[in-house]
Amino acid sequence: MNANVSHLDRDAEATFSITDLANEFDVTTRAIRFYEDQNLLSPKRRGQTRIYDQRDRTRLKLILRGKRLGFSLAEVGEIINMYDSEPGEKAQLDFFIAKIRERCAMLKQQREDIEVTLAELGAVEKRCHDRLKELK
Amino acid sequence: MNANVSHLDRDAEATFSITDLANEFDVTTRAIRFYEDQNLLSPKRRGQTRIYDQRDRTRLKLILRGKRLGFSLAEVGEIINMYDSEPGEKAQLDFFIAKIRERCAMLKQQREDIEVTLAELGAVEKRCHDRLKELK
DNA sequence: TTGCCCGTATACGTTAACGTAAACGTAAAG
DNA sequence: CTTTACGTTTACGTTAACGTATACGGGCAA
Repeated sequence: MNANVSHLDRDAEATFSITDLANEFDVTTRAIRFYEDQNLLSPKRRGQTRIYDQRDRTRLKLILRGKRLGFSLAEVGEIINMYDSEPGEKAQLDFFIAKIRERCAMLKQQREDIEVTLAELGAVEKRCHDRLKELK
Repeated sequence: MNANVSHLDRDAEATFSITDLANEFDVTTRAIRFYEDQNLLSPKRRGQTRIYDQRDRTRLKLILRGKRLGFSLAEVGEIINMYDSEPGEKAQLDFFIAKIRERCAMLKQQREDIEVTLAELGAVEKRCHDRLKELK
């Protein structure tokens, strides 16, 4: 259990060790530290030791999702930094929106690729089943 | 135009040079040759020169689609080899079907990741627009 | 014939994303 | 008190997917 959890904001300030996160998300501690090197994470420290909170945990989850989508860590950084940055000026906002649309276009292309591939693999699987029936 | 195209199977036997394909799919010839090194392509040869046909062209298209989905070339190889291989024995077929299901599961996970990310990016874009209206 | 463009092969260089090893501190357990 | 477990930093190693450089050959337009 966690000492720094009041009855008011229970679990809101839950913290995690590096191995906690490594186990939960099935990655190595080396990888997590590497993401920090790349400025994708910036946990608090108690002395030398890294202390991760909910926000860090969420960012890690986003990083891994980005990786599953085939994005580089640099791209992942771009994306998740969109989530919590608040650009002030108009020009910046416009640029930002353009960036977002670009990403969305890529994702939609990917989604289409997935549909096609799923259909094709489905067809191949069917052929396999047909073949199996022939054999029996 | 192509010399070796009869009126019966027009374009069915169309061939392409390496730069043809490079231009069409916007990749370098180096990349295409590299895919051949990895046994993902195996064009005919006229002397030294590589001659690509429709099947090669299709395979290249599949390779690039796989890459867009974030698969490694090794994984891409596994996938596209499913399309034209005809496994004979039952054990092989079972293994094959298992492989296919595994791939499909990954793709469905990816599709879900995409939906979530699209939704989140959509929300961020909306926030940007709201912010823009405030500024005006 | 000379340059240029396309093709070839060989080979070394590069970047990303970690893996792995070494060397050390600390704290609980036997 | 020493082993075990977990944490740290530093640093070199590794794999994938090409990029880039070099050197060569063939065809063809000026």
